Amino acid sequence: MISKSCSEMAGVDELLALDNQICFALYAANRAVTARYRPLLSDLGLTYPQYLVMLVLWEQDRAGQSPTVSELGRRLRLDSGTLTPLLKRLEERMLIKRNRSSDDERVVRASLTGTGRQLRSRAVNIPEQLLCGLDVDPDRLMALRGELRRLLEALEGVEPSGQ
Amino acid sequence: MISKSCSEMAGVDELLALDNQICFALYAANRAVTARYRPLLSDLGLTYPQYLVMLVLWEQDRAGQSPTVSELGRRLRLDSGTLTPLLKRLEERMLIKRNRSSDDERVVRASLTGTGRQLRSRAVNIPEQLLCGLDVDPDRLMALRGELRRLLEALEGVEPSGQ
DNA sequence: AACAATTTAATTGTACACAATATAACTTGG
DNA sequence: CCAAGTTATATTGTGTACAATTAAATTGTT
Repeated sequence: MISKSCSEMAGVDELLALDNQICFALYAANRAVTARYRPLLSDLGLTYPQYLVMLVLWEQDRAGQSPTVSELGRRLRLDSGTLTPLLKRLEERMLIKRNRSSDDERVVRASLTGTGRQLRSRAVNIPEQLLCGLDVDPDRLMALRGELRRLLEALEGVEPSGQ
Repeated sequence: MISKSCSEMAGVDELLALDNQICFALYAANRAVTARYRPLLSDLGLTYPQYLVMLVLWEQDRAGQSPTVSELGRRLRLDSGTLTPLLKRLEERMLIKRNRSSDDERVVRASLTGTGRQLRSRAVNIPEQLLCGLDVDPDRLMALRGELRRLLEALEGVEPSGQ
């Protein structure tokens, strides 16, 4: 139980302002990080969500796997309304192929092309480029990651049908 | 100081995966928070970005001010391409008025209508509703906010954090 | 086998984000 | 005072996000 201090924290004015600060911090930081990625990714012709999809595909590819649309969706918390057009754009750029499974005709798997596989070598230095130009303590960043994970877990844990 | 461990952290494989985890955590947590707001805000007929705009307007209104589009943009880190249509939708819903300043005809100020001002009373319990249904320690949330602010500051350069 | 229920993607429609461009209004150097 | 430059907002176009719906394929039940 939470019990403590959900209504005794602060005045209503501060709560609204405070709330602004907490959740807005997440909103603003996310967009600032994405903005920092943008020039690096545009060299590869990728958007940030496309990059996230490619990260999953590169990972899966090493295990000899090509994920389905719904597997990608579970991993990235995105639905087909977002993924289908995104994957079609990656396919247009010849980075992936989309194949309907002969096993189950409903299922579409995304697999890397040679070009898509090769693109990984141009992406490997992106994390380094991003972090090194930035005055942040890596340890604090790890701690932040942990807190974000915990928050995400708390947010997703409450829903019965989630995950 | 950065100096340490920008290239000695981990193998390239882990860096790509690690990077996924850090920045993806931000991306996923942000969307999860927004999703948690959605049902509460839809009672007010607001989207999350519209809610953020209203927070600023409610704050400014108490100081007898109505911000310009660019002031809103600086506060929320959004440009006119996002704000102009958003503000027009708020205007259509009669929550705000958009007035061109007679002082400088380029400037558009957003001011609350009576309806928009009254909506605040229905919004005040949203932060509480959001936090109370969630198994998170408020202190850790404050710490997280601090870390996010720090990150945002680092990403934006040496900009004074508004506030 | 028949058929309702479920699952998987795709589609449609609305609303951000943001780059690039346009336009009108102000400012300033000559 | 006027041309040139700057500023503030608006517009256009692309690409997410996500709710709601659709459609096709599969599964479960009888």
